[in-house]
Amino acid sequence: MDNPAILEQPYITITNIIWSFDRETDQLQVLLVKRASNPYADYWALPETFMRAQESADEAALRLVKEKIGLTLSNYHTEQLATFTHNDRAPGERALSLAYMTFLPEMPPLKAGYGALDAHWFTFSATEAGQFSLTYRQLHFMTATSHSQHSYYKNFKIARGRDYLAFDHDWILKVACQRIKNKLNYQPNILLVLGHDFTLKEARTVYAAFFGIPVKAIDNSNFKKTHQHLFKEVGTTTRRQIGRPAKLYKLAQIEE
Amino acid sequence: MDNPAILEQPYITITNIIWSFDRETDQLQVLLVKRASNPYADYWALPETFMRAQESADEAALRLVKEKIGLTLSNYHTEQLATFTHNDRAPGERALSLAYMTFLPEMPPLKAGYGALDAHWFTFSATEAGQFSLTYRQLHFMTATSHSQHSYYKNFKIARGRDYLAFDHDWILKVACQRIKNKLNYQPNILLVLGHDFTLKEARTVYAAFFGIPVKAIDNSNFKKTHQHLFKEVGTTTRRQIGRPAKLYKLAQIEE
DNA sequence: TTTATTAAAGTATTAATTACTTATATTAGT
DNA sequence: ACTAATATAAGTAATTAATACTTTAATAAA
Repeated sequence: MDNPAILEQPYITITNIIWSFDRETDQLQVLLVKRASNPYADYWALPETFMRAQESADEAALRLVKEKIGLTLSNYHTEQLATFTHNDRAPGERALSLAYMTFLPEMPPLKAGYGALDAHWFTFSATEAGQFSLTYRQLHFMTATSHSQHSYYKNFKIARGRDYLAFDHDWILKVACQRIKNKLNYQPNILLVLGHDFTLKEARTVYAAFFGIPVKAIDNSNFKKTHQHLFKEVGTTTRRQIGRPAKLYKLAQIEE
Repeated sequence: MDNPAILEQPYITITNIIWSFDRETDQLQVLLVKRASNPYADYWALPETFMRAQESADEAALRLVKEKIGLTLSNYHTEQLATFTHNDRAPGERALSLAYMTFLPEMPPLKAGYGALDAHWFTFSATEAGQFSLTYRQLHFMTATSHSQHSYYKNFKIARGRDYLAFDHDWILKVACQRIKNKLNYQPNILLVLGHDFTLKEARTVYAAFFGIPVKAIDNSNFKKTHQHLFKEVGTTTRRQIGRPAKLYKLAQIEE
């Protein structure tokens, strides 16, 4: 091709933001692992892996899911988020990160495995002002507060404490939250964390989580009117509960 | 990190879709080059380069612009599109493509250079049905017609004639057109091909090009009402022309 | 059977979009 | 200098969509 001056190829890392939904607490969850080795040993981070010769990046992202939760799940949706290439994003080495998002239809138990010291589901929450955070017991991580990529990496070189995620993962998470929020009105794939079908209230719960508002702040009747073109009715819930049974919907279109 | 089983790293290619606007014909332009070397020697393709050790992918994308048009332009906007990683996208080798888009504020003359046999601005056009194509003299290339990534690559292995672009560049272009079209209503960065400021009519010309409809099909008054929150008034045009002088606008927000 | 609960369905108001009309600022021709 | 032609800004009425709120319906438990 153009120019043979490839001095050295950077490492290609696949980073996957794995989402699920806890039906006990009605809260969104994100999978974080505690890194075993440098750089950022002992830091919490998004699950990562190196790409292998015979697999595509999409396949590598799926492999990450399998490594952390086992092979039990049969259907989940993975989509590309963006690629992060800033020179300083990994200390002392050059590493590209192809970031993906996976939406799991349930919240399976985790195993650290493959060199990670620990793995946990962190509870996702947001403020009305647009800040996002992940919490597990006393551990609490904020996504980046910078508005632009440029301003984020400008201050990135400084040493970061243990209250930060490894690498630029706080920025990657911010980009992910932003993307999901943007797509809520035309392609809310995040709803796949609710499984194959869902009630309008469950859908509103997910929406409310991203806006940092209570579910009841979103009117069910109006929500149906403005979003029903995205959903397809597939029956009525059979789950025994008090009150009128809710109708079930699924996403009308999963494709890009 | 997780696993040392990296057999071999794939090539990392930067692909850049460079857009401009021809004020003579009021048509959008895309830069294509004729490849000098294999794979796909003699095929027309999007400009590509390998990433170098000391530059970020963003910088490599900008370098591509400089190589093709020289160093004359001072301001242009580049943004990431997506990363293409399918196993079969390059014959006999493994190559990732980090795809970018650059919007040039004018339409400078081109030089092939850096191993390309030829380089030209191709006129972009679309149909109302959502098909896109690039034309230069008797050369005519369609973007992919597949609706999904999966269906595109399913039929990709078959030998492709010279009426196709190299690699999966027809698919990359399709994704680009789709992305630009989606962003017209909230972040129309494509308007940067019009330069720092533009009239509403010029903006409508660009919109109409992506919808495959004539400019006059978009009402100027209504367009202003629905889009003025994206624009900021910066004066009145000084270009001598018949009729009432148009007001000038610029994009209110360039940032992601 | 009654009450509490939950969600669906309906209604009236408000806001946004669309189609269309009028007014204004300029150039070119007489 | 006046008039016609042109191009765009600005305004208006009708339609459509979004929002706030109310009523109806289906279930579980007392």
